[in-house]
Amino acid sequence: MVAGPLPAPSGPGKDRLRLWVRLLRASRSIEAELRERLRREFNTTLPRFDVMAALYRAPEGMLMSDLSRFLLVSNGNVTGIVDRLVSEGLVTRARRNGDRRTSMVRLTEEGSKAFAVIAAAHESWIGELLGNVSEDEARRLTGMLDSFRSNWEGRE
Amino acid sequence: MVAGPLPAPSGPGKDRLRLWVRLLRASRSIEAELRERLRREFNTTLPRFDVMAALYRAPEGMLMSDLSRFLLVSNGNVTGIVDRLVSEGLVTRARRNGDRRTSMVRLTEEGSKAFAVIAAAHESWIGELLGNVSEDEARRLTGMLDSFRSNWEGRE
DNA sequence: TTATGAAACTTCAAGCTTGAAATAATTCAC
DNA sequence: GTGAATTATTTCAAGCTTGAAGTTTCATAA
Repeated sequence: MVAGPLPAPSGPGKDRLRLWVRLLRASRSIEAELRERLRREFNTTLPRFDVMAALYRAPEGMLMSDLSRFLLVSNGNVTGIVDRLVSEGLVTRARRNGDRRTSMVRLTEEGSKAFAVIAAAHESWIGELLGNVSEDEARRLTGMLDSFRSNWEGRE
Repeated sequence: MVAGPLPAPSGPGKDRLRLWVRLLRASRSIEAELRERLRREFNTTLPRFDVMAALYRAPEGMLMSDLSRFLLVSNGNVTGIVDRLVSEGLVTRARRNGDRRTSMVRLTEEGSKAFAVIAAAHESWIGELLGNVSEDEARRLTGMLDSFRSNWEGRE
C-alpha cells in the first residue's frame, strides 16, 4: 500500500469493515447515553441493570454461570456485580441442596419492584433514542441481526 | 404452570427495544472475539487498537481531546491508554509551542508499522466474522446505521 | 494590567472487565 | 470406593472506564 494519508477505504471486505465501525459507534453512543441516564436518574449502572433484567425474566433464578453465558461476560465479572447487588439488597444467592458448588441467584422482592420501575424508564428511553428508526426499519434490522446471530452461534 | 415465565415482549415500542437488544448482543459478541484475538495474536487490547487506528488516519497528530471526542470515551480514559502506548514506544506526545496546555499525539515509526500489521489482520477477521452478512446486506445495514447516526448527532 | 472565566489535560476513587489461578464439589472410569 | 477429570465458582492483578475535582495555560474584558 503506497497511499495517500486518508484513502477512503474501498475494495473487497471494506463493506463489512465499514458496517462493523458503524455498528460499534451506534451501540457505543446508545450505551453511553443509557449509562448516563441510569446513573443520573436511578443511581445504578448498566451492568447491574443487565443482571437484574436477566433475573427478572427468570423468576426461578439463575446460576452464576447462566448469567455469565447469557450476558456474554466472564464468570469473575458476574461475581462482582452480584456481590454489589446483594449488598444493596436487590438480589439473593441461595445455596442449593442438590449441588453445593452452585447457588441460585434471584431478585428480592425489593429488587423486583425496583427493576420494574427502571425497566419502564429504560424502554421509553430506547423508544426516544431510536425514535428515528421507523418501526418497519426496526423490524428489518432486527431480522438481519437475528440471522447474523444464528450464523454466529453456529460457527466454529 | 400458569403464566408462561417468558412472554415474548410485544406492544408499542417493543420493536425498538428488541432491536436494541439484538444490536448490543451483536456488537458485544464481535467485540469479545476481537479482543480475544488481539490479545492472543498481538498481545494488545481493543482500546489501544482504537487509539492507534485513529492516529493512523491522522499523520499530523491529534490532540487528547480530539481522541476523546472521536472515540466516544472520556478524557481521563484517553490519558491512561496513551500513557501505556507511550511507554511501549508506539506513540509520542509532543508539546506544542502555540498552546502549552495541549500536546500532539502521534504514532511513532514503530507504532505505525505495528499498526499496519495488526490492522490487516483485523480487517480479515471482520471479513470472517461478518462473513454471513452478504455484501448487499452490509451496505443496506450501513445505510440504516448512517441515517441513525446523522439523526443521533443532530439531537439536542 | 489583572481578574475571571474558559479550555486542555491529569489525577483520583470507584466500579467494570478480563484471563489465569485457586477452591470446592461432583462425576466418571476403573 | 478411589483417584482423575470435570464443573461451578471465587479470587486476583492488570487494565479499562467514568465523573468529579484539580492543575496549568490561554483568552477576554474591565
